[in-house]
Amino acid sequence: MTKYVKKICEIVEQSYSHMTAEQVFQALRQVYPTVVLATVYNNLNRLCDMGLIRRVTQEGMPDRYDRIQRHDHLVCKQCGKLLDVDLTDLTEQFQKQVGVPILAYDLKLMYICEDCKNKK
Amino acid sequence: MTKYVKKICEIVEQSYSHMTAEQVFQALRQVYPTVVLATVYNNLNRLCDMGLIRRVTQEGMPDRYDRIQRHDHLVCKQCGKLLDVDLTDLTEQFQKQVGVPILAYDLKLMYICEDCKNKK
DNA sequence: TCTCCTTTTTAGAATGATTCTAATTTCATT
DNA sequence: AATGAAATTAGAATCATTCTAAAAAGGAGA
Repeated sequence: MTKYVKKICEIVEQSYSHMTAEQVFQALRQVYPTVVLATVYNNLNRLCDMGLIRRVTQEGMPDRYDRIQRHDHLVCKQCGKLLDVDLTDLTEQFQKQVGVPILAYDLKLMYICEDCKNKK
Repeated sequence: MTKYVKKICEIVEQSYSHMTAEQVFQALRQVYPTVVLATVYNNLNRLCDMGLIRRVTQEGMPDRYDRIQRHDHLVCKQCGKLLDVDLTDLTEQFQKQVGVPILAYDLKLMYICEDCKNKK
């Protein structure tokens, strides 16, 4: 656990904004001005592998990083904006239905956000 | 609806293998040997916009294209292999829980496939 | 059939997020 | 102080995808 790993983990966990690697980099630079983007990528990968943060992959945009605590996402179909939602955990139910051990699941609910609804 | 759009749509719908753009391109070349990759991308995008096929985005690998008929996916956490599963449609339930109109949802169940389990 | 206009296709360059490589630095341990 | 392992760095490389501008194809009317 280097200072970079620790700080990056903090940044991701404390932000509820699903930051991109670039944004994490900018935030980290406030504290460690000499750090380099590759280090951020390295450590984000490391943290994902360790299961301390999770990666959110969405079509047409860079990956985002999110706290690990179980929750699902509302995704605007127009602009891609991401919102957290707390739905009940369905792992058990899914596992029963498919008959193999489910380690986790990734659920995205597509909708049209207020901004996009108004723009139309 | 050009011949390319039509054929690409057919290829994607009839393959249950979640093809990449490159794979669709290879398949299309069997029929139209002079076609170009950019055309495949153009038309895959068009078909997605029209809602005739859907894109499956997964971390660390090129996008795949899938028939539109409602179904969910089992994803191997190790190798990324994709399997179709037919779970009950939960749109209604989710919509009630979040209180906004849900247009669709994207559900991926993470597991470890037999191959990867054995490799360990 | 010829003309005009729109849409599609093409070739190839450009983009951009992410990874890779090899060198350097850091850090813990002896 | 010396060794070795792990982390960081700079910068090049990768690769899926998009973009650009030009060429080709298609379709509707005269």
